[in-house]
Amino acid sequence: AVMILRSRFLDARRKRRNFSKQATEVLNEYFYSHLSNPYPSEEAKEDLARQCNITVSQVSNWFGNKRIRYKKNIAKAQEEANMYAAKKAAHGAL
Amino acid sequence: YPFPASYTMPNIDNISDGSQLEWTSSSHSMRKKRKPYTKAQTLELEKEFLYNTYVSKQKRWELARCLQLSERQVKIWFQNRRMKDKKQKQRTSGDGTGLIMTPCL
DNA sequence: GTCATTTATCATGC
DNA sequence: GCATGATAAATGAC
Repeated sequence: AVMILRSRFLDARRKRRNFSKQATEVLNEYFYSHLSNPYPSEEAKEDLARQCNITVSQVSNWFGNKRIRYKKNIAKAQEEANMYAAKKAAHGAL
Repeated sequence: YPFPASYTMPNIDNISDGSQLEWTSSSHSMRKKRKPYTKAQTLELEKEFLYNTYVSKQKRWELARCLQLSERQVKIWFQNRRMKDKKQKQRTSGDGTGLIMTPCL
């Protein structure tokens, strides 16, 4: 019980703040200019952290979220494209 | 069928234009879906973690049976919990506020 | 064993 | 109501 209360205060999700527009711009610039391999080294993460005035862990979190959500978006778009392609093919077959 | 329903099959990306990037493909063929543990399960694991951050094989077997978890899940829970503990200690050491935030309530 | 990840989920911002 | 940042299970490299 005490542990639960303690975890509520230690949980940083309770005090989440969006990054500044400039910070997001810096991170996106790096991500899309390294789209073939968007995995910054530890040194690159430290540089980005200084530029954005955030911690290295926050940089890692941002890239983790960015990669999975980018991947999920293109997968969803492709799924949608395939669905309409199949629908069109079905109409053509009739 | 060969796999239980708790496993999720990654979508086969059948893209034709060749613009697909390698890292967007799923690294492993099949992954167990993440399932949050119950309050009771977490509470017992945290209680044991207070005694020792490393769990013996005997204790691991007992916890697994009592909490309806596999021994592998218990092992991995302690690994992740130790990483969380390390990260919290790094955070409290350099906050500069002088406030004592050690988890010793 | 650690540790950087992937993925789903959580909690919040707006 | 989703977008976004942080955390919780789960995997794999080493």
